[in-house]
Amino acid sequence: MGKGRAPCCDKSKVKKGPWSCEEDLRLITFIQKNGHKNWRSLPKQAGLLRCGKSCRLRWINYLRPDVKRGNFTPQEEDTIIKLHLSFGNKWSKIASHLPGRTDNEIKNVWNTHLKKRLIKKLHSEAKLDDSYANSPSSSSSTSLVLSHNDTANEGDFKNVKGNMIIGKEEASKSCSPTSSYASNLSNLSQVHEISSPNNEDMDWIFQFNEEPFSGTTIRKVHDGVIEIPLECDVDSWDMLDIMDPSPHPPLNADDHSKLDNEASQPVCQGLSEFECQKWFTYFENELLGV
DNA sequence: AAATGAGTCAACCGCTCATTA
DNA sequence: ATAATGAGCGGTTGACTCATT
Repeated sequence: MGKGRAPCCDKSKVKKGPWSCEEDLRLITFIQKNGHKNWRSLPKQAGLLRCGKSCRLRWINYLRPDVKRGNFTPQEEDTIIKLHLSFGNKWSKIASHLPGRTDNEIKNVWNTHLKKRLIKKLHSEAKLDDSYANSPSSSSSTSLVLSHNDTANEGDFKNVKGNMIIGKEEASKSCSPTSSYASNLSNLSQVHEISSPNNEDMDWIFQFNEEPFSGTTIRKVHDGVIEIPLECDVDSWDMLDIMDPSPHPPLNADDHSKLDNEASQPVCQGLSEFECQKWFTYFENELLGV
């Protein structure tokens, strides 16, 4: 046999497209009787004109007895959002935390419902931001959570007290606290928005991907308290200094001229509306895969 | 009532990874 | 050590449904 990947089956001899009831019945009957030790040989043994991969997919996503049908509950959706923060598009990993749900189903619900919902929330938050400038005491019902790796576990953090990150009061100048904070993160890998459980507190997690803090995750637990990993022996303040407010995404010449006209803002202060909008557009494009 | 567009989701495709010979 | 193989994964597609014009 030559090099290269051999096709899993003879494409000209297999049926494609939606499964018929008869095919389903054949597959179910065969697997109940014999199990599915070898998907490649299964179609032939079961008398199905299907590719082994197709059989596997049909069984896992639709026919197996423990698969849960019907709409996702709000709790399940919330779980998906939270797990997506940790795992990204690792649908099978997310599915392993949701009994009865398949990776394919979760991927679909994310792409068709949850992603759009998050973007809508962002839009509404952007609008809320405008009113923020006039009403510093108003509270946002949402929060941004910055992506982290899946090694961030309870107990891995120490608390650092201080008013060094965005507080609602500090951000009263223009954008929302969370948006302006995210704008400061030039080394941001992913950003997500989730509902805040109590509509009051804002939580976020941030993973550095620049030296010397590469891989380090910090998170905020409540106002004024930031958790930094115990194994992190660098100066906490140095770590926060790295979150320089370099514009995100890169700006063109025209953008720079606009920014030049704006007073430079210290880290953790609210950014200009223009800068927020710039970042927001970037984030939206990222989510939409533009 | 027909045409069109948007949303949904099952299924396919191509790739990677782990295992086996 | 290497190539072949099978399973599994994530991205994408396309058929279908429903709402809107």
